[in-house]
Amino acid sequence: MANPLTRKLEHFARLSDDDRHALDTMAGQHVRERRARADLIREGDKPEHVKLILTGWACRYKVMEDGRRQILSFFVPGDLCDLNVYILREMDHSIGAITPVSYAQISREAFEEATDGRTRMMQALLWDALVSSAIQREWIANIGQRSAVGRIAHLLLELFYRLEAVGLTKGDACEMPITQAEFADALGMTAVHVNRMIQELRAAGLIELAGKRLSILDRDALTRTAHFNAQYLHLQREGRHFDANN
Amino acid sequence: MANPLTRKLEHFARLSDDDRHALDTMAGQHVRERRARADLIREGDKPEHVKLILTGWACRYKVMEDGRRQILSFFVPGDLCDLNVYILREMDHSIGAITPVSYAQISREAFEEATDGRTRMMQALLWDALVSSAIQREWIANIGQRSAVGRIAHLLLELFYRLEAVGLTKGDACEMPITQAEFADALGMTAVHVNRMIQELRAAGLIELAGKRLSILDRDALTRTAHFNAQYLHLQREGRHFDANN
DNA sequence: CGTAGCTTTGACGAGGGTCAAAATAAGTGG
DNA sequence: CCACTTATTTTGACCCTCGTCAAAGCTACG
Repeated sequence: MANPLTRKLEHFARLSDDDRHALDTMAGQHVRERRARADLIREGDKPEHVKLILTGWACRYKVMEDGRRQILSFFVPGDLCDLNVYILREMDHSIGAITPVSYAQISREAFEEATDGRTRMMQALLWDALVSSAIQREWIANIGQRSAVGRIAHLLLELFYRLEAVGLTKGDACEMPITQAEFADALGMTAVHVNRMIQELRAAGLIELAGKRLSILDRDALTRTAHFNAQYLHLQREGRHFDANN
Repeated sequence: MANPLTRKLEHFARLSDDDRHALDTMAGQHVRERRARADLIREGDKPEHVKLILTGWACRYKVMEDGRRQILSFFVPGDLCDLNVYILREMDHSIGAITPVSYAQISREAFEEATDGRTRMMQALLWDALVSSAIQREWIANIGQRSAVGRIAHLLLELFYRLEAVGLTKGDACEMPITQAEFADALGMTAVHVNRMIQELRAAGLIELAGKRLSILDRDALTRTAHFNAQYLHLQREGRHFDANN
């Protein structure tokens, strides 16, 4: 199967074989493994590489002074941490593995070499970066405005669509290795309340969630309770003028 | 006075006269005005330009299905909306003026012309984009984890530091044209509660806030109640190798 | 100086937090 | 594959922070 980044970028532009090859090379070099709960990089470290998640799930997070933790985003296969991170002097947050993870470390040189002269691929990467930013904004709206059930429903749908974009769903089901405590840290609520709200979603027949697996039983109803609008994921191909003609 | 974007970018790299000139050209073309409460661009519109705020305050926001509004970020002079927005097919949020605003509209061509061959300036712009992203993440942590007073204190400090970076503070005071209802929309709380919390900050002698003006009376105490750590703004110059030697 | 917009107050209610313990599930070493 | 340990999920009782509704003062500005 194609590497998940390539697969995702094809939602924006039809890539050439040369583009695909460059992406595969990028994804195949300096592959590291990390086991569940280990950090890929810590707040304060100097970021030397862009990281590309190949398999497994990870998250960005920040630990507050009082020990509480905020998860800032989830990474699934095909996700890059910020392009050009290495411009910054130090990380202002950490990235940790949720499940066992394998990822590629892309140095500045490797990145520049891969994108040099490949305008379409670079544009696809910029599109991906803009989408990541849009996701962050949606999280602000999610935490700021939605009710507890709505927040959970919204996050589940987001993750489902993102997994679908890289081919990691089967019908209405997908992996969902996130614990309720992690949902709580991501959504700004307590694990206890997350639990109650998930039970509500189950009781209403909207989802099945157990054993690190999610099934969406009633997508319309779930979409309605989440007030979910997939537009912010910008997943429809954006225009033919970005297609490769190879 | 230098244009505010140039002034901000100097926190990252010492720019050459040529860089500064290119930035001034960019900031001087296609300048538009908008009065308070008018939109610069709306959700659903095709983004054709990067916008650079020259004077006045604006914000990104999103209106939810139930009519509630989430403000996603504030723009002060020197702030750019996302680099490369024109890659996206349509806006997933709106940008609205808070005060009367003047801003430059930078087309793709103008942007590419300005950055072409100016590596250092491009890096400074990428740094700015990474910082914007860091600010968004901090908002997630702010809304998700902090108490109501903490949230307000944190936002006030962030805005103060950002204004300081573009030379818009005088000692411990600065403009603060944001209404309590807008604070509420930005922080995921109600205007009534914002009001009560501001009164608490005033009563504790930490701030003075009235007539669209903020004075920080006790910065240490405010920093403590906000659990504020300016690291995420990445304002210290990041390294000499980025300096121009002109 | 009149009207719209913003801030402030008060009373009351509810969504979600806290604390603590039980019930399950998932690992781990022997 | 079992026995034991460690995570994770669930439940229950209680209460606090923040939201709601509504009205009254202020401010600003045409």
